[in-house]
Amino acid sequence: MLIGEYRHTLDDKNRLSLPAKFRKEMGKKIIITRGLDQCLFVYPMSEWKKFSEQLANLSIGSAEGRAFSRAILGGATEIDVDASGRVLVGDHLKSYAQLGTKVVVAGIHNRVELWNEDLWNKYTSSVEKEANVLAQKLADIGMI
Amino acid sequence: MLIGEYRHTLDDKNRLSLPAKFRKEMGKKIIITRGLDQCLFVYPMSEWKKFSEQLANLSIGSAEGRAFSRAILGGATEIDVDASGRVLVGDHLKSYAQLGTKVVVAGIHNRVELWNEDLWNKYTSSVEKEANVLAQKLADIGMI
DNA sequence: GTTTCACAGTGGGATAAAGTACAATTGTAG
DNA sequence: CTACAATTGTACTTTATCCCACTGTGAAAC
Repeated sequence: MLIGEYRHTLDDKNRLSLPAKFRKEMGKKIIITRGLDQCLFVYPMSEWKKFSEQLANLSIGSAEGRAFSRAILGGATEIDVDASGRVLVGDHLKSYAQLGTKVVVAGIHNRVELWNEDLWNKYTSSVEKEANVLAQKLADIGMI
Repeated sequence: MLIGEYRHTLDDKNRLSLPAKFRKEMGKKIIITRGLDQCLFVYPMSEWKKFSEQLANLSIGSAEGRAFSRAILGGATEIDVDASGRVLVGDHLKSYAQLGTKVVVAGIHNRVELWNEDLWNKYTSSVEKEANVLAQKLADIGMI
């Protein structure tokens, strides 16, 4: 289970070091792709394989299916984690998530998310304001 | 699996170098044809055989199916990848996809797509706006 | 409380390969 | 036979990948 929030720097060669706590679980090969809410999703290969089989089965005939696979597969890149635990973020992904020098690296269950620091702050603070609403929803589904 | 997004130049002799990451999987003989949504599809021979058989089945019944497979099959060209990993794009295909000097090369599981850069940007940004649809699809395959 | 050791995180430099432009050779047409 | 066009091959430049070294922080032991 990937949990925790870190602030790491994206250097001028677009390298980002994964938090040490994540490295064992992520392994040596990872997939970075476009995520929701202008962040990037980082998956270990083991998780990615589950999804890619389903993506391969999407029909080329439907416009929706094409759009979906273009967004997910076109945006995805397979990356080798280097000897000091860093990953390379491609230019199109970097600009999609508006990543600057400081990047928020957050562990979410089976994936890691990469965020522009400001966007992360805005997102989390807006979620905090809605905490009571969220609590009610969680209660509704029996989680708390 | 072919994934990722690259920007390469189409030189004045209509040659385009395939991204190095795609070359092994594409092999030495490929098929370039008209694709859907004003892009070009590039298939390795093995995948083309499967795809063209599906098209052949379509064309038996309906007029629409025949029109569709004519558009795809009619534009198809078999191309040898040259010694330095380049492919030749015919004039009719180039004008169909409105390719200029800068071409977006995207890997979509079993095929590669070639896009006019502006059209690609418009297409992907319009997909991003449908975030709720995207989220539902991601949830369906268990990514989130 | 202080000192030392170790590892996480960051930066820079060297080497190799990828991408693009240039050049040469072959084929075809006038 | 000559000239032009097309296609293949070669070379150079730029970009990316890998490797090593440094710094700062945290922990542990004395």
